[in-house]
Amino acid sequence: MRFSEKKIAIILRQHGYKFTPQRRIVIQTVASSQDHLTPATIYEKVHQERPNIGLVTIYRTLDILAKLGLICELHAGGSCRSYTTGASEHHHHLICTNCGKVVDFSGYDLSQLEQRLSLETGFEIEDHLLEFVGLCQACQKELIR
Amino acid sequence: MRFSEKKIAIILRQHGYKFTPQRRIVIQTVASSQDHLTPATIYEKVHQERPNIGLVTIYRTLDILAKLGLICELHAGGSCRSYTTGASEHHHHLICTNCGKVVDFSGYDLSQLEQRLSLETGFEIEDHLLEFVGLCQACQKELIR
DNA sequence: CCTGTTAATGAAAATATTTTTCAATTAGCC
DNA sequence: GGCTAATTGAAAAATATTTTCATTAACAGG
Repeated sequence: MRFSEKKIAIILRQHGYKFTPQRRIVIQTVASSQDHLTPATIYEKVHQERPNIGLVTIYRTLDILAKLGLICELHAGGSCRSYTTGASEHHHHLICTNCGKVVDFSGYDLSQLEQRLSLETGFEIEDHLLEFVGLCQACQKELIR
Repeated sequence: MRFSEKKIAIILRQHGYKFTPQRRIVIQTVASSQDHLTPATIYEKVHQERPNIGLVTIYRTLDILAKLGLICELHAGGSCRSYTTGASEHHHHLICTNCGKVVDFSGYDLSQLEQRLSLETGFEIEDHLLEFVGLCQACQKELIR
């Protein structure tokens, strides 16, 4: 389930952050895109609607939103700092290498592996990163032509 | 199994690359560290032994080595461009968030999940990224104190 | 609704990171 | 050993990110 704007405002305030128009538009921009976006791309998009918004604000906002889990940071697709919309349940991502489209998936449980690794290595595991990359259906068709 | 220096030289040449002293020392540096290293750190280390080596060469070398799979690029641990030594079998990584130590693990098969995702989404999956992060045993002890 | 406090913003500058360019050098084939 | 194409290092250029600081705005409390 995606976060509603109200929920986002509440979470921000709960953590001592304000819900500013700048933050609102950054979230909207990330949420309304099918693809993962870099700070520069987000800036461009946001800039069209609000020409006086600064790139620094984009960076700062993305950091906060990512820390709170309101947006997700992706790694596997080219750029190493790109974001996609967040969701309240735990999930993973499937990313198209051609168009950048991001598909969420859930229902895959890594806790058993986590436990095995903990036992074998003595690590206290805090988090994981699981992403798949490939070609989405549309891009497969497009590239065959 | 780690790549021997001979094997590395062969693989490089097979792909039309030369096995230069610079490339050798970069590989050695990455391979001899327990942790994952950023280009800047690799440069520093390499620089101590060969003061006239350029940072550009580090970047270029890392790109080639990563492309050939002779070193692995990591994502989950802080810096988004850091490298650890490669191995000939497919494997994944477990990274300590405190000291940066990298532990390889294998024997975990994602192909079933891959198949499920392919069916569900129509994606043609090319690759995946799976990393765990946490605290290694040593750092757990250190941080309790 | 107004006000005070505190966080957030935007602009500029500083820093860090990565890539490009190009002349000089070197690995590896004959 | 010599040739040729790839590689190197240095400098500069291009990008990307962070810091600083004065100004502005959110929002809690009255």
